[in-house]
Amino acid sequence: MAARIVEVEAYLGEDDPAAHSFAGRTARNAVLFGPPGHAYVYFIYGNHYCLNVSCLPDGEAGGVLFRAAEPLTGIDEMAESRGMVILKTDNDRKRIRELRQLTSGPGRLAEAFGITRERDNGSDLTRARSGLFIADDGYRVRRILTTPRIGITKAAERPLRFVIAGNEFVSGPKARDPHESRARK
DNA sequence: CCAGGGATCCCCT
DNA sequence: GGGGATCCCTGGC
Repeated sequence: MAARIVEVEAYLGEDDPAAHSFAGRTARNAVLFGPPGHAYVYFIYGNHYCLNVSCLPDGEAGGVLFRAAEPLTGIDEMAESRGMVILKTDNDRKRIRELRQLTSGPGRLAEAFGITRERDNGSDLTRARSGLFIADDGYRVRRILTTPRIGITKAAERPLRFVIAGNEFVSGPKARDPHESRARK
């Protein structure tokens, strides 16, 4: 299964009050302080896992949270992991609404891919044999929007969330490009 | 369509 | 002992 990353947030390590690494290295956040390109998976609100990738050189904390993705292949498998059944429909609107439920939001995205801390924390996302990895399929983004990060209380105003402009799979009810939603009748 | 609240548990203070 | 980088369902308009 594969999905295109359409929404991420940056967390700036020990300079960022919203980052898990702000208070220094602990057992939980150790991966963030390690070499770049590795999965940092944490458990949140008693229910959900979220996936990050470490981004700075060994010894320096910092990471990127994957908040939403666009399903590309293995959609039935994602649906099963999410406890959903994808209905057959010719209605594009309905189909997109269903696919959004699979991977739009960090907890949903992790669940669709079966990501857990136990299984995936620390794995190398730059190598295909890891089972979970990041790849370039040649897709090129036209425009990226920058906004404040979602769901945090500290440093909430910093513009560190990045989304593909106009992409239908960005998280949140009013996340779509206003121009596009207005074009619907 | 939007706002509000409950679920639920790991980790650090 | 309490907060948290979320999700889902309900109820109101």
